[in-house]
Amino acid sequence: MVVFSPVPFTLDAKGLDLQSTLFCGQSFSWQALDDGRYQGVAGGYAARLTQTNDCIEVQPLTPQADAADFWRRYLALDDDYAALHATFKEDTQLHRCVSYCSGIRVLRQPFFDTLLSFIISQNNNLTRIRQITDRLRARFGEEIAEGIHRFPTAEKLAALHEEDLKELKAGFRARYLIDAAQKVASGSVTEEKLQSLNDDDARKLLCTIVGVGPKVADCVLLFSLGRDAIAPMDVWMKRAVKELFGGALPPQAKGYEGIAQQYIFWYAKNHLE
DNA sequence: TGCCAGGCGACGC
DNA sequence: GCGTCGCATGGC
Repeated sequence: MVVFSPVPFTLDAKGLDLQSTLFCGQSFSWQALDDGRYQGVAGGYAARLTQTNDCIEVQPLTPQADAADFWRRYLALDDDYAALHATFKEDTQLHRCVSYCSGIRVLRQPFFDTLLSFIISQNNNLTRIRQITDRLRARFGEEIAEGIHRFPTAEKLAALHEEDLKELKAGFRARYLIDAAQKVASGSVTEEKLQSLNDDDARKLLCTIVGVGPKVADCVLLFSLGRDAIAPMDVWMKRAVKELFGGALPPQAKGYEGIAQQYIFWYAKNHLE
């Protein structure tokens, strides 16, 4: 492993709540350090992030030429959330959800990280999803910085067998992870193909993976492929749409249902029984 | 100590 | 097409 001397830099991040954004159930790749910083991975890159007021200090832990561009995009800092919030807040209930935690941003996460994470998420809880993804990275992912492992590549995972994943304690999801890796490694499901397809066709292609249904597919579309109009419907969202919105998202969410979804999900999870 | 978890596949109808 | 059930595991 190459020892890397990081050059920290600062990003303008007005309105962002880093802690909430990293821990509201859309990513499982970050941990809080004792000193208040957050350490995590995205694809082949690792970093430590700190928030002070309207700025994020990024300390890269891996070499990266375009680090500022990468992390700005990852944190969705170029997206106009002020305008989005103004529209969302025209609906009373959506206003309530956004106001609960308005500093949340929908992260732009790497494709394969996201696919593996949300396969693991099914019929699971946030704490345990984190534990299993931690073990997956630690056991099978390359160490890219001191004590920090990225997610395994599709090729690496595709060469393994279900029994090899026993120690992850992922249960019935182990064979799903292998099948996803095999389909990605063989080229039958790739990020490039998905990017070229419309939402419906991309969802269908993702659902060819064993263990990927509509909900996991939609998480991949939203969290890694930038499909902001896709709102994954998990148990919390179904409950919220029914109890708060009378059965359907309001027109103010149109085109950005996925972004609205993240506020609604987090509000529902913390307020509805 | 059971109940349930950011679902999905298999099966029956 | 739609409702139901089992699934590995363990957090709460």
